[in-house]
Amino acid sequence: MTRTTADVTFLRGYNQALVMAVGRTVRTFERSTVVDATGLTPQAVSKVIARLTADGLIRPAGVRRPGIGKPAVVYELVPDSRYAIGAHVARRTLRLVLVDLAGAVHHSTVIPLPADFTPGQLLDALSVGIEAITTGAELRSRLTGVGIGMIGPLDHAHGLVRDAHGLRHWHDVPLRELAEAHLGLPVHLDKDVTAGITAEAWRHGATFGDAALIMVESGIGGGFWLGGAAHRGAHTNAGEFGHTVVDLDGPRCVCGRHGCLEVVHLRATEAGDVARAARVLAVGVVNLLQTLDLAHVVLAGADLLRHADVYLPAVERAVRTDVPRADWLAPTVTLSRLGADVIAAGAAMQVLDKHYGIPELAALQAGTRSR
Amino acid sequence: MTRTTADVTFLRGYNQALVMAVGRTVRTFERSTVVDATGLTPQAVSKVIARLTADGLIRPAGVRRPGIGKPAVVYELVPDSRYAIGAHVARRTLRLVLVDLAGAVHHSTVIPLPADFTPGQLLDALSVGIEAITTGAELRSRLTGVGIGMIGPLDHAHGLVRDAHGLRHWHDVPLRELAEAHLGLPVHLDKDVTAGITAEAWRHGATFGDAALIMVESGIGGGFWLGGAAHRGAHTNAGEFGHTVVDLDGPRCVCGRHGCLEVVHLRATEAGDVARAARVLAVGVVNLLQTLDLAHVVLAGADLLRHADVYLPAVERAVRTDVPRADWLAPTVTLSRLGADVIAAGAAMQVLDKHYGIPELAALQAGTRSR
DNA sequence: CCTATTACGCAACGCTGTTGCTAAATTCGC
DNA sequence: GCGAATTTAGCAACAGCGTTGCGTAATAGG
Repeated sequence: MTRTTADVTFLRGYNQALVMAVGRTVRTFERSTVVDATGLTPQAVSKVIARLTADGLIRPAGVRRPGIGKPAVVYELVPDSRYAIGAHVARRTLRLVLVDLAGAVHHSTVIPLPADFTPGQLLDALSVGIEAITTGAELRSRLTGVGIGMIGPLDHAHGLVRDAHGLRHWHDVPLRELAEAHLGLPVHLDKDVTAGITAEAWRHGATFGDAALIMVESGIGGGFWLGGAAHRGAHTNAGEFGHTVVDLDGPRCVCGRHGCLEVVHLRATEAGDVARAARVLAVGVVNLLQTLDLAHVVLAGADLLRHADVYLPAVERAVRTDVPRADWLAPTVTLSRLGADVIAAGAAMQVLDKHYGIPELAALQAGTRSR
Repeated sequence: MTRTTADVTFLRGYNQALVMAVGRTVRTFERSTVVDATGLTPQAVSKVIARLTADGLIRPAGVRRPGIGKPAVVYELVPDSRYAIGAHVARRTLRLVLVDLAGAVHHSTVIPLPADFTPGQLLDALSVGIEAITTGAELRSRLTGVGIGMIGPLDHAHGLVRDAHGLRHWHDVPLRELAEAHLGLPVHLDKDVTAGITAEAWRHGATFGDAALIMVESGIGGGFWLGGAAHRGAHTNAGEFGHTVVDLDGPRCVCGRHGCLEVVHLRATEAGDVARAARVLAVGVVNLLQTLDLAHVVLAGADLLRHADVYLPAVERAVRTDVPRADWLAPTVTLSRLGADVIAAGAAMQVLDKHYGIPELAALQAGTRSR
């Protein structure tokens, strides 16, 4: 992990991002709203608002008459001022979404991928799909970039796919570079679950607390938002939550260990016992809470959402009964509102986040030297 | 979680802290060292060094002749320019240490505490012990404050002890305020394991990656350093790592669940099977790695260090054999070099870290509004 | 003794957010 | 109607940050 130097341009970006975060959390806001939320002086907020307005990111949207005194100008985010494309690369499909600055999903398409597809095949599918989405509307100039969320192991800092599980042609593929060259757009590569949790965080703004996205879909993964940023770990490999042992004498897992959450959960699912599968997952979630003390747990993934009526109450119950002092420790438990689009949408929001989100001074990955 | 506003004074503190981090990582350094490490311009580093020298935090320590050209001034940290006191409050003992700015432990004393001690009794023991440590040397003026590390649950943001496990007189005790009034010094209250990992991070400087401190001592806890800062979770309750289920059908734990790491480990210990206990702990460590992808794992705690020759190799082996792609994912595994002083020393370093460490823009706890 | 080289800092600058204060736009009381 | 009170908004000057440009000090080598 390396650390960046801080100069005045950082201040600019940081405080600007704070205002943007307010803008996408509430529908409309005014100067005093931002003052209260950020602690900046009114004058400073005026300056920031002027800059953002000039860039077209926010715009006046009427006035509010406070009863007495000069009316306050009400502002709103301009959702269609910037867009990003998100891609969710799965084993057989490529899902593409178009997301605006407010985090709304505009298009969502699923493109089938050939079995054991190659990097070249993926790149072609990407460019064709993006072409289809962006055609018509001349939003090319407002496209911030393309986010790709996919299974690991991969190296986020270098944009490298190390060994995509179950895909033979994906060993040390510099996907970010390849895609940037092929698409002519900035590309952000990240693990699927990390992209997913970013989707949740982006829509909640700067005050979103520590959270996890639990994803059940051909395996179990977890994406983490800790301390105001996505947690990727030392090698972009955080989130292999399905491969934590919950049953020492359990069945052997594909990873080599015995009794991993994933394999125990799978056995229950195969036996048709959804209730037990949900309870097993809930044990894993409580394990996470004990370890990390999260404020929010978001459930997602096709296999989970299919039985959301079983999983959600099971996790909610465990969180209230199995955590000591649950009265003040229990997190909110919700289903992802983006449904099957979470990963793709989150990948898109990572691109937006990089430009308009709250900047970090710590570069988490070793080897990323900035300046 | 709330976020602080950023102004130019933040820049000052941040870049200053970067230089201080260099200073405590290496024995001596010069301007070019800092330039390389931080990316600041030489001129900016000159300014920072001038300020730090004026404050007495660093001092010139000779010159280096580069063969040709003007000799470079070599600087070093002034370890005895600042001190902090660290307190480790356990069930029957109070351990006090004096730590200097470089992270070296100068005094270490253990004071017995009465069974089921009250807040008043702890405060008295604290003031007597601190008096004893600081007497003689007139370092009162260089004392930055007192750090207290103790078992939870507690509320770091408000300095509140919620319910110290196994202590009857500790429900919602505002220990930080009480101690500040009683001692006349700034007090920092935190969970024991969080203090412990801070000790490791402080000594490693600004480039210390994601890490965990595994503590085995009347229970199993974990302290986390993630993304360049201590991870406390939403309610300062992160680290209850011992209460993660590793054996679904295991024995009932005091926390109410079955097969917690802690109870499974305890059974092995009680049976005298240290090797098995170590293997069980190793399973938990690998679970952590899968979840968080850590760069460093530090082992500590009296019960572990007593059998370090068994635990260390067991964890090292698991980390190399049970993690897929361990060739690049495996973390460093070490024993805490501070031994029994980790918690107390870490608590002291948290105080130093607050003043001279790298500042954060995110206040992790809800309810801490700055400005 | 001169030159090349390296280290260092003064001075001016551009940029941030802050402070002080004035101006604009409204409601309310008379 | 009209001035007073109130609230919002921004211009102007300022302090402080890192940066840039450039001059100066200190050394080794020819």
